[in-house]
Amino acid sequence: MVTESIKQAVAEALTKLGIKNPDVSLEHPEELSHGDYSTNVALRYAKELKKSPQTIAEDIIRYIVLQKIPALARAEAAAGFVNFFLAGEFFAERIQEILEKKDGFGKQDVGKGRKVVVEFSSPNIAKPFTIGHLRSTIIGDAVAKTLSFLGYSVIRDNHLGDWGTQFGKMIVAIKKWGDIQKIAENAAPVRALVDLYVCFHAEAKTNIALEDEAREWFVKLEKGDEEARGLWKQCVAWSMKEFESLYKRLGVSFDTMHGESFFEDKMRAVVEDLERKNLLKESEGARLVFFPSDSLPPLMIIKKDGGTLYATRDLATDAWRKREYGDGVIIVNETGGEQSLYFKQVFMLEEMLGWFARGERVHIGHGLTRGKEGKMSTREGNTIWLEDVLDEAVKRAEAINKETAEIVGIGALKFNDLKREAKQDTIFDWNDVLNMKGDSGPYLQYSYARAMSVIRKSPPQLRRGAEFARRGGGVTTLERLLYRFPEVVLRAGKDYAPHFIATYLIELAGAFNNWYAKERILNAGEETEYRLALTAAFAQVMKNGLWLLGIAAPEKM
RNA sequence: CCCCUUGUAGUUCAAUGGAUAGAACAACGCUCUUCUAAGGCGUUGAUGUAGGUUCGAUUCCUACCAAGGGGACCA
Repeated sequence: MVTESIKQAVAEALTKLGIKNPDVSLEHPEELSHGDYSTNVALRYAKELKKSPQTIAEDIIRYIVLQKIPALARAEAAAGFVNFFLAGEFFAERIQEILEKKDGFGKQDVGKGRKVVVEFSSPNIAKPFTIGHLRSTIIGDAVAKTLSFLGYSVIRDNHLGDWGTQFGKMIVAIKKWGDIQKIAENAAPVRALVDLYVCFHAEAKTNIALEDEAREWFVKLEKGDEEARGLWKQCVAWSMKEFESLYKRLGVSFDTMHGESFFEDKMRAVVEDLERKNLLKESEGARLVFFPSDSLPPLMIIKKDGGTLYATRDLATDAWRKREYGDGVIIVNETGGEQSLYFKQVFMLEEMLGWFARGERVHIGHGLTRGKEGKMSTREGNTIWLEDVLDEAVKRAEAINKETAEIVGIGALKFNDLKREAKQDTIFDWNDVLNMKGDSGPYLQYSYARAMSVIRKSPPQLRRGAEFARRGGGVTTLERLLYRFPEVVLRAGKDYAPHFIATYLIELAGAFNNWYAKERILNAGEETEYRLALTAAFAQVMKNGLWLLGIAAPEKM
């Protein structure tokens, strides 16, 4: 690799100047006019060498020139940095590599032999699938895809919220005000259920007995009461039907869908394990785990009434995963950021239990999606339903082109959640969420479609795959960005941060569109083959990138 | 009261401790007889406050201010 040659040469130069074991790192300068790679060693070692950074940089360059590194066109000293400009052949080779590897360009094997469970989406049964769940679904899907691209063996898990006291409430509400027949005939049964749920909370404000009734019904459900079980199963079935149609539209799939109920009978063993290890302490009638030197607030495992909690279920879940997938499995939870303290507690406890090492438990906490007036709540009934959001997105896309509306609308929606860091809050604004121009999903899709159109219209004899010759000329921004795709994927995977891919693709598309506007790709004389190859390489990288983000890449739009 | 996260242009977002802080939207100019104008080019405009560490700070540390989220029987 050319980077290795440069690093080695710089290190040798520094050694000659009197630095023992110099530490040389290369980076891409933010500003492309500063070269393809640069190093700041001259600045870092200026004090030790008692010379100005500029002088050191010039010394380094003098040495490097003598080494005659083939892929290096030139090096220059500027503001104490040493900037390296790569030669045209380097870029031609990378273009060739992209065209040869095709869908595999960017694939790596850093995760080879490693299993990772990505838990995401995780909507609640009989509750709305909201724009908040959408965020988890989109980010989780992109993270899972990125990790699999990096060679990990990924298990995509949907941890459905299908258990808990809210089902007691649901059953009471159905029995008091609902009609199973009518709900079943309703085009949107889940909406009817949510109305009942809202109704329950409104009534419970004045009628305290309702809460007790709900608790009783949940106990019945836990004990396997036939009527309770039947109603619960019905709720699950209605919700699943709705979820499946949403996932189909979003193009998201799962390997496992073990809801919380699946782990009901697996909690006892975990609690016993905690007891055996003397980790449970009683306080005010409940049983909880206290952390060493109170580094974190205590975590409750068993309630005063003997009931279990979210934490109990999650521990049972992770214990099961460890048995099922083996030691060394990595578990990633994509949830709302408000759970970040809770996950810190769980991670610390799991480390205390010796279940997981550092870095084997990861929490991606996404920010809230807020309305303009504040948090959106199911209980109050001011929910934004995902189905409505999808329909609106498609409607807006239809205004421009009917045929691709579904793909474009959903692409816009997805990109909006992927373009920013996960932990950032987002304010829900239709114009922002469904943006079709500028830095948006459709912009990427459009750039891809345009490149594909150029290829489609080009004379077949010029489309001979990787057969082309680059005949000098200036190196374009497009070329200087294309080969970086694998580095971007690696970073996105390591940090569980798909927005690095999203922002890179925007930059890449911008470079292509700029180039496209200036050049005549099909009519440029002897360089046409290369330009076509470059276009094809762009299309390939864009396609791979869009795949990682879970955004469709239409060939025409 | 304690803890976490976030304060960047009018707005929404970027920026492994580096160079002149990048985009996009909005506004205002241009730009399709030539392969997709959902495009391209240009103009205006920003690091909450005060210190500290550093050759160099949006980034790290301290204090303050502001917003959001958490803090034992929801998840």
